[in-house]
Amino acid sequence: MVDIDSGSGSSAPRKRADARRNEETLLDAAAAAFITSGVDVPVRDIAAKAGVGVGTIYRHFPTRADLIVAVYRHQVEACAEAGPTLLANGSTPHAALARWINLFVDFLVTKRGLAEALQSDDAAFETLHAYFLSRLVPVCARLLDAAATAGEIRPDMDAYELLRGVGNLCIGADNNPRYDARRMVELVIAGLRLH
Amino acid sequence: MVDIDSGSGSSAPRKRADARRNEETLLDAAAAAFITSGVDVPVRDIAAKAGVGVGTIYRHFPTRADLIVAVYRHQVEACAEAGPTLLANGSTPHAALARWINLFVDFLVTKRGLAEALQSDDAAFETLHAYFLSRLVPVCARLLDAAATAGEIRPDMDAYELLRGVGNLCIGADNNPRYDARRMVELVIAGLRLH
DNA sequence: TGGTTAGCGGAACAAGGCTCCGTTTGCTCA
DNA sequence: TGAGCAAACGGAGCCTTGTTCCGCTAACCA
Repeated sequence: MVDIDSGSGSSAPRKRADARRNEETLLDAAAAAFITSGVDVPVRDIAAKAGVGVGTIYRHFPTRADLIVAVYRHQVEACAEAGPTLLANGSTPHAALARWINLFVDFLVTKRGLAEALQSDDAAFETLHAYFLSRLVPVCARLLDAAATAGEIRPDMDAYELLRGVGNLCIGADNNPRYDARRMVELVIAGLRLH
Repeated sequence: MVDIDSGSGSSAPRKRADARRNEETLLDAAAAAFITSGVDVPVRDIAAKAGVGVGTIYRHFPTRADLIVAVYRHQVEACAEAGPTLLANGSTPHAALARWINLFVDFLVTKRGLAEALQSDDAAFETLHAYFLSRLVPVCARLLDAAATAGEIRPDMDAYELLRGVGNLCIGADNNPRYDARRMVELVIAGLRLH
């Protein structure tokens, strides 16, 4: 909410009022559309729901990835910030890692189509990749490092690879009663463990 | 190869010679196109490569899944048949399971886009799902069962879920040097183990 | 060899992404 | 305050890709 561009600083010359209003409206419409139809809902649908033309969407969010990032930014930030907290408060580093991964999984499986988009190699999702990785890989790396240092897990696990694998496991996790991504992810976490 | 419809029996009234020829040509063209452009290469491209009209493709293979199944049938059969063999010849059931899963992974990661298609919930891939599952789930179940009976792995793993998870892990495994599906799958197999 | 019809090709339609440009409207400054 | 200007808007329209449909061609059979 709030403060899309109040020009906290620098050169950006503060957008026109209607532009700011539209951006807000679009975010709301997109968030709603993502819930009902998944993150690859047709652009036209979002535009219609927001009561704007498609051109307006492309002006504010050049790629679908930009729109997705804008919609989910807060939740991703929250997830990223939870990492250090869990590490500080939790019992063992391995438990903190497990809990953090669960947060990530819960986030992904409740967003229709997001896990798919995250793994897509379509150039349009470049930004999405970049944002998620830049925000989450360092957090995951720190958790892995702590657990490895404590001797709880094998020391050779790469954070990028783990996140990517976990993301993959979340694909199709909604709408399929016979497949539980959480259970598979638990298996991976268990497999990390030294014994 | 060969013997697309030599009418080994029953009612089907033996297709015309040109139809059989075209089916053969299409399979070759599709196999080649899948390699160079992945399994979601445009239908027009396959038609052009085969020198036929798009209508001809749809007549022989109503959905893309039918074409994919036809192209990879032999390899899937081989994988399915390897299961019992590994179980009979291998050292322990867990080792046989691990080796069989590796076969499956090797198959998937060398087919651009196949793992994605396999998890897609698009109705057009229904047949693909059905075929892979009907062929591989029983094999996997038998391997799991043997390993569980031997007390090597937890007894509550579902074959469908495991295959689905492994399939998911293979998504995007080509073309990404930082992600190794085999390593992630090994983690899962390790996680299955009792200790 | 001629009639029947399976099978063929590709035009045409639908759906969705993305661009481009004529029009509208918020903002600034005299 | 209102005239001028550029930012922003809307949506027609183009492109790609999937899918259908139908007039034509040529295998097959008697």
